[in-house]
Amino acid sequence: MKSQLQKINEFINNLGREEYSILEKISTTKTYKKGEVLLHQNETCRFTYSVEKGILRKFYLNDGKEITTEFLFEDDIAVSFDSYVLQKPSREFIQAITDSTVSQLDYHSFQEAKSLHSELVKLDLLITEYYAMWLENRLLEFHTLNATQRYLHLLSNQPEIIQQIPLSYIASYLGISLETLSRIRAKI
Amino acid sequence: MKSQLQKINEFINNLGREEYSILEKISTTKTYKKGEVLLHQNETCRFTYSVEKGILRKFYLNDGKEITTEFLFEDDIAVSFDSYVLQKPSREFIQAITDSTVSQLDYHSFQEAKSLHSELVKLDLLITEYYAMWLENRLLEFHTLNATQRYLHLLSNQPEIIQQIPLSYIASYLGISLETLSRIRAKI
DNA sequence: CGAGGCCTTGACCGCGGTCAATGCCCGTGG
DNA sequence: CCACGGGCATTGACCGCGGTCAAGGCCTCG
Repeated sequence: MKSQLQKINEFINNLGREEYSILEKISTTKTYKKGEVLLHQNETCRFTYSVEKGILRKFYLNDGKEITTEFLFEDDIAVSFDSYVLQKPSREFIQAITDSTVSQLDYHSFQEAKSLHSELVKLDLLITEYYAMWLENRLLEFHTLNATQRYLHLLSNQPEIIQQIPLSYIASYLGISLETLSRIRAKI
Repeated sequence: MKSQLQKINEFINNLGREEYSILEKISTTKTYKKGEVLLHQNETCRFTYSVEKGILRKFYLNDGKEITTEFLFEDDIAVSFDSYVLQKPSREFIQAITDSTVSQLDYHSFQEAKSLHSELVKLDLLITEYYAMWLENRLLEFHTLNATQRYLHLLSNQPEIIQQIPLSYIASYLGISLETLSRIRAKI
């Protein structure tokens, strides 16, 4: 997983000037206030959102309850994946948890850039591979760890999440109720 | 999801003869007997296995118990994803559930082919995107459906699984015990 | 006919969910 | 400056889904 991040960073550093400047040209930087929604459910995800500052989350609604699927920090990329890839309405919301600065890359511009510069396809592949591995690990955790273990695992791997984010979001991210999370924390 | 499969098929049909013949050259067809293991845990996954005939499954061990993560039918591709991408030892096994014929594609040959033919990178991307969406959906199902609903969902989406595969494999694929699956089936 | 693999059924239990009350912190306005 | 209200977290009582353990049924194949 981490070695994949290295690959991605190296790849970006070794990109030709031309490709690099194209990416810059088709990206726009925007700021969002805490609580603001970048992408609504049923909207088609036109952008990938690269976090420059702040924290985002992705979530969807199930029986009216918000289920958080991912937290995004600096240098992470937020995107409603299937909506973006298939250019169809999104199940997920993307929301700013804190005031945030984001560099957004337009789908169609990026598609065009990829068709002209095959290096960008490789970059896209590396990033998609990373996301797939992240998903595989998340599935594995749900199948092999109980609620307490998942919390401890999060605590040791991403302590920044626990400190900066409301427990209700964290609970749904861990697949448990807010009350259960509270009890787990009380025991430790 | 299905539209992504269409994209992939179209893309393969529109591949140049050259790319096509390269893929053929670096693939080898093999047959495996029921129960035979194509990839062991801790072995590095050197191949992608494209199923031409038969059924494969992927699984890993947790406390000595087998957890099945995926069933692969004709035209599906079996690969221990993170092991293949990072070329590191695999957590998962890949095993033939029935006598099977498989076309296997070597990692290093494919990497080389991709570096010479950027069309193949695009193909790799499309397939990886499909896998990521499949994983996203699987995660969603675990979070939104209970055991009975997951079984019914499987029954309506992939009835072939229920008919041809031992219930013990299906139970672990659904994330439940064999006994619970049996009780669910009794109620219907 | 007997053995072993696979599935079913029963009894019991614990993890984590739900509902509801209470606590705590903080911003706002009187 | 205090009082109040709202948002967020904690705690308690209760319950049900699905797990575990163990026994029993049912094929298939030697």
